[in-house]
Amino acid sequence: MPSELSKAYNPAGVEPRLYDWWERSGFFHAEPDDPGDPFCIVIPLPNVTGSLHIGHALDHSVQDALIRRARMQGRNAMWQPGTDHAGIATQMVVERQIAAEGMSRRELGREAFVERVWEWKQQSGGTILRQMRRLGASCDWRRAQFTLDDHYVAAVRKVFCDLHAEGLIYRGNRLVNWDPVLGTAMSDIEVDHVEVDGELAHLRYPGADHSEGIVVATTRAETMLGDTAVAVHPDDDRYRHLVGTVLRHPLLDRELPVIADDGVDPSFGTGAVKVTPAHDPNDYEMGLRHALPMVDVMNPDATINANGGRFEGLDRFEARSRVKEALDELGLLVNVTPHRHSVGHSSRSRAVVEPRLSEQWFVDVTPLAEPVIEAVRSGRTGFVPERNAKGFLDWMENLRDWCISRQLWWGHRIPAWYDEHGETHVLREDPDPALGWTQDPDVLDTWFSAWLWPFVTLGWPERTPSLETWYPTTVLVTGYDINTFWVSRMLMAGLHFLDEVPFDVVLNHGLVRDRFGKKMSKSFGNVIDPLELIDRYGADALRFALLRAAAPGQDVPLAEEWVEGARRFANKLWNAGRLVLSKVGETTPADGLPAADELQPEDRWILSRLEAARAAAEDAYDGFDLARAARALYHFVWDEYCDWYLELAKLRDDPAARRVLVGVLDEALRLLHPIMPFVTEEIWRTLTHAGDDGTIMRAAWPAAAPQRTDPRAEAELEALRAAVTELRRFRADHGLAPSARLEVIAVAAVQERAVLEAGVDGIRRLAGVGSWSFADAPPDRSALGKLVIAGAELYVPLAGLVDLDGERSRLARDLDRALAEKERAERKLSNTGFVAKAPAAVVQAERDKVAEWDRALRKLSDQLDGLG
RNA sequence: GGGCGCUUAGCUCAGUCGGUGAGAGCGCUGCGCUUACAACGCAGAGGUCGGGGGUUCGAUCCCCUCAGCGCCCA
Repeated sequence: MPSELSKAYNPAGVEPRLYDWWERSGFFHAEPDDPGDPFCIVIPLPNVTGSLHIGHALDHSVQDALIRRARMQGRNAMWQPGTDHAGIATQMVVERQIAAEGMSRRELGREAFVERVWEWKQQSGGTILRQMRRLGASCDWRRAQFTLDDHYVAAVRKVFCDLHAEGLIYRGNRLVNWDPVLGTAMSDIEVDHVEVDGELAHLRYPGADHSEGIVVATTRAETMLGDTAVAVHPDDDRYRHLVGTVLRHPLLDRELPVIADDGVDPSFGTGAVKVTPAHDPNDYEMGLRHALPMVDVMNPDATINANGGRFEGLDRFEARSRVKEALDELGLLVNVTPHRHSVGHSSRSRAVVEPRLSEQWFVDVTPLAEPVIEAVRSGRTGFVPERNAKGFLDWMENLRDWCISRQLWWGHRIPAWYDEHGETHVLREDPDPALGWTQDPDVLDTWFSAWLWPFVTLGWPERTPSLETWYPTTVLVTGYDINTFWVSRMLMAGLHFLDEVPFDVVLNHGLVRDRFGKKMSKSFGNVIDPLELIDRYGADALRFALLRAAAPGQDVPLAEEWVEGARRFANKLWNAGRLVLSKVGETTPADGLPAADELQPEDRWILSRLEAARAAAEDAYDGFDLARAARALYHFVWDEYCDWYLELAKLRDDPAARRVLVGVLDEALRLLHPIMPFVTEEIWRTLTHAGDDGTIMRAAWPAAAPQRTDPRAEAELEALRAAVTELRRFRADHGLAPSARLEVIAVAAVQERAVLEAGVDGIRRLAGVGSWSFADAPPDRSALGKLVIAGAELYVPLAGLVDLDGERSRLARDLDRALAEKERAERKLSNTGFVAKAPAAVVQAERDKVAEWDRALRKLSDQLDGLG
């Protein structure tokens, strides 16, 4: 520990040293039987492939602030870290590696491939966990977990088997979202809908009797190869007579019945729609309702299969053109119009997703969702901000079954085996290989393991002490964007398997945006790298810049200047620490505050302000509003403690002042520590002469001290500050040199006089006053400046300070100029041609000028009067 | 199309459970290296609190409406 603090705060020289020491000392670690009420946060598990981006920095800063405060409050606080095996993302990383070696995953074979992924994970996985340390994250690293750890695999298997046994997991041939590039199914929420300029093709399907038939509209003409009906709305008079008749497929040997269905929108296109049950979600439902055949026309790679006749083998987009050409040749392509619509894209490969029939495993989520809806409605789990609960509930009430199988190799293998009779066996333990059963080749959706995170990390299905202690966890911190992805599913799993919500509160923060409020994205090139910011400004500065704007639910704009501002704050705090240390000698916070009768008015004032800041911060922290806490403390430290109290304390050298200086700083550091852990620790350890194991991390959280609230001291200091500010303004207005000493004659009421008298030393120092006296009436002198504050008037003789004649002529010159400018503008405005014909903005500018010069005139003549 | 949110100083945002002169940071102007801090200090300029209407003694804050922007869902 350096005994003397350097002139400027140097985060790079402080942060790694403190972090290593904290971690080595076990300050981050918690045991179930540690004292205190349990407080637990599980981290929104980052991908094992991930690296720290600015969104993580925000998310982790919020969690760290909450966990650090809880720890200081004496709670048994545990922050659970770990990583997600991230099926697709991780598999893609390693596939790219292998491709670079000129090999493919299939050439390598499944077992060798998975082996490669594990090798990759050991070497380069979890970078983000190392990077989090740079930010100061006080995770309980000894508990770090990975979603493919042995016990996690066992838990996932148990969950799958249990849900299967309950009938909530089933296998079926259903329409799913298919990523043709990755060759796997995905869930609804992994599909991003993007508006694109497409086209609407109008196709004529002739009647089987060679009548003119019906025209339908489609954006995906190639899917007509899988059409098995044409549908119209039952009340649509245009088509009523055709319902029940049969059309002829224009390109294939197939008949298409005309059916009536409420689901058809009569106002879209021609009001008649082609029905492709195997390739469209709405058509699929319709197909079920009307028992239509489901003709799959696509291969897994989105080329047309044998059901597409002569189009077999063509890519879907190629097939789209060729189908239109073929129809055109037959005179059945009525027209093609531009059409803007929304198209589903894979959030992983960005490929256009195809709805496709395939054999997959599903979770029937409706029974799981009901308890979640109840828990959120009743407030067992609350959302911050509260309004986010509504959207969440709307979404929960309209769930579709969850497709959980993925055609990947990396992940939790589905624990289902098929025997020689085609029977399915779902098992927690692998069956005897001698039986010769084959295991389902697919793995589970990554979320199928992630949804168990809040309790498997604590040891479930064992009833471990950790689980008993920390479940339900206290607060889950995430961006609102993953409430549906992940929060909903954790609630389902927690309530289903433990009959208890996984967390009491969901705290949603916003997204980090750039200085213009735009989303950060690589394509915009406006992405900010948090590690770079930490290098340049320090972790405390980054955290403060983020948290200062992170009101619950609000997006966080971030620009480098904001971080720079936060660094300046860290430096300010640092230098306040230096000043205090230079003044207090051996006094430490342990000496306590002086007795009430030893306190000066400014002591009582700063303690009163401290209590106000503490209460504001406390309230804000309690409401998870770290932005409000950060701002309240910033204001207190800079605008009150540094600007006024430290300046006043410079005049003093009494024991009471020393004890107030260290006492207030100590408390402010503790209040700020959750937000700015490093700089507060460094100053605090020096200030308190902390030994090897003395850390602010375990220092007590400041308690309420209502007795410090002192309205009288606040009023007294307010008067003093007003006097100083007025005198400073007076100096600035008159261009007085800083070295010029003012003479002040004060005329004040009895009470105000006493207050000013008590503070006169401070006023003299802060306002550059040479001599100060009181009088019963305004002095009978010329060349007086007069300042008015509440309950008092201050008179400042100007003679000797400024050259009165020179000042008079300067003012007169300025006055003439102002008058001339004003008249010039007025002349312009009195010209009716100008007012009528000039652009409005120009006319307005002239009007503004008149007002502006008018103001200047008044001010100048006041000053002239003051000179006598 | 449905839902939610936003619109306050040049920029990014606070704020007001409705109440005398609406705040911060950055930026801007002027003056200062006053031994904690020029990563600073002091002073200053800058706002019809999106438009319109209503409730009220009083609205930036509540209600209605219009406009614009953003997000989620379909």
